[in-house]
Amino acid sequence: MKQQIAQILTDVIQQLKVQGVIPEDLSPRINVENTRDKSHGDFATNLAMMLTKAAGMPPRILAEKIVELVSEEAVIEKVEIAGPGFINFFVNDSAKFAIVEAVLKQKSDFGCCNVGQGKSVLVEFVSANPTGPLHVGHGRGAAYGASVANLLAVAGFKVSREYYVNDAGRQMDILATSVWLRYLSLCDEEVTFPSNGYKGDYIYEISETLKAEFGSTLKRTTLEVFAGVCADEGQEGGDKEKHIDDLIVKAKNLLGATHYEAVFSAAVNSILADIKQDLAGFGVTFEEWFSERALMDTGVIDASIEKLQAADKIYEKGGALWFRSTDYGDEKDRVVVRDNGLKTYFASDIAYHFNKLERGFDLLIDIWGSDHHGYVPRVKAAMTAMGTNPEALEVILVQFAILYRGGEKLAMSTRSGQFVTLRELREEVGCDAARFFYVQRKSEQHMDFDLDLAVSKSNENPVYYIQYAHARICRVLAQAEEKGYILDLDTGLEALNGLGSDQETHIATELAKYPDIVARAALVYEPHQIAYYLKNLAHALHSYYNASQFIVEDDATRQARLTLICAVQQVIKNGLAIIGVSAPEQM
RNA sequence: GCGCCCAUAGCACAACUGGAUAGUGCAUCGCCCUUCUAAGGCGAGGGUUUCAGGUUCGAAUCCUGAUGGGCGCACCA
Repeated sequence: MKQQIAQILTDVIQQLKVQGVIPEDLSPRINVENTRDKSHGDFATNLAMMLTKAAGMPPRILAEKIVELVSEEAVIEKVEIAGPGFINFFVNDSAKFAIVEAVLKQKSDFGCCNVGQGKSVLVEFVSANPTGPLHVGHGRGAAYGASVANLLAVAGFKVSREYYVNDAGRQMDILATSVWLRYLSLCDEEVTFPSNGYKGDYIYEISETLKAEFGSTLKRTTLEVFAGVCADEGQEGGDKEKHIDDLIVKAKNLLGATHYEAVFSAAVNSILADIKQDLAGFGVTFEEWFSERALMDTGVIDASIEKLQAADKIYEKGGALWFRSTDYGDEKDRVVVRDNGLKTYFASDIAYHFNKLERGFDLLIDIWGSDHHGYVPRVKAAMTAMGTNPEALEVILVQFAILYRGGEKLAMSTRSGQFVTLRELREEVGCDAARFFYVQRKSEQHMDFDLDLAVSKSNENPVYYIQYAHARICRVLAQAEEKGYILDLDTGLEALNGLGSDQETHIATELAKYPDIVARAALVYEPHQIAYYLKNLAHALHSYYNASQFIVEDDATRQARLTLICAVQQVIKNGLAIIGVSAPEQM
């Protein structure tokens, strides 16, 4: 319908050009909006106001000219000029109900479109370091990323979801060492745990499985382990960073490559398995879990550094290799290889993005926590330097969820082991409520998350309002059937013209908006628009439910009404699917 | 100190990307269940869109500055 009006206006512009009212070379963007106020008709355009300068006449006069040129269409009941120069279109009721047939025909495909033009897109999200279970902060990225991926799929993109596993580097060594030290305690060694080690309970669990598998094979005495190790923080001459680094070296030396690798793998695999399971329970799945270690093993990192060298964007200073990211607007150059020969995390990341592009994706979407915002320019710089288009990378920053419990702000630290896990949240409020809560606000908005409130008032979550609308429809349809009223959709569609109450036309209008909302939300990566749309649609349904009886004697009326709510049921289901929320048949 | 993001009703958030009288849920108040689920509906109150300027037919939205908050400024990952 919107497109129809846009087409009409395109024709009008042509004619205005022929008449010499506006210059030939002008190609104004045609803007057709759903009106907020019903007295303004169904659709409105601001075309006259936008062209007022080019035409050199006041908007209302120009609007009159435009209206004269609008061709007669059966679906348009009348056209009005209002306010400063808006042109309002009134659509007749039977045309409005035409959408119902489209919904029922296309079913779960209703709302799909092709704004993605089949382009392949890789959505990378969560990608939390496997150093511990996911916490509530990661939940937002998970819920948001999964919804964006769904949204893009519906909008005609070919979507792959990926989790980048940072299973290499110092943090992982700290993790492995932490596990080993706990294991030593299990073997009755007296170990003073490093202040910089991972302290969470899950570390004990991993060390227990290690004990079960290896017995005391990996046991070394405390004396051996701590001999010559720099003192920890709090002691004289202590340095917590040096302390833990020394311990890592000790672990590697005392255990030998094979056994150290065994501890390391046990830790990573256990945590990764837990994360996978947790996300799956949250309805979030990935096509690919991309390992940083695999990246190193395949030599992609060296290859991409060479590529940068070939482009003359690498230089040496102080024994380290630097990338000239300032050439591309970054605030300073960045180290890719340290003076000790180790490659930085940034080097991996350059290679990773290079690899993503090599896999042939048209568009890369990275969803990061907002704390990584300083990182965007250097990654884009690297892509540019390697001769790829930085526009192919879209980085979406998700603001942190700030957690409160009883009005107190909670600190979240994986290291200290003090955090609320995603799993706890799911268990307390349920997946549906959690997914909806996360996805309700746009990504750049800060989010206050009061855990007590989320739990105690979970019934106030709008998700139930929407689910209830769906369940209500299911119950009505079931009861109609029980009473022996067989719903025949063809008859119902025929009879739709008999409808016309405020609630009924309102529902039809809302249904018609859905494809448009999906397309728009997809292009700007804003699943919250779906959530808001569904709230409105549910409201329209509840309102209708209270105003009219659906299961009535009159055959035509009953068939028409049930057909209409069938369409609502379908759209709620489709919309909830995008944001990863279930559509229950009863509540 | 420099940079990025944010600021809208008591609370949490929207506002079709510059449009008409700024909306939705919760909370508050008043009505509506002998009728398909009251986890619902109808109605009321609640706003100088943080503040001060600017841009234009028109600003919550764009520009400048101020204030308040989040985050980042490593040869860490």
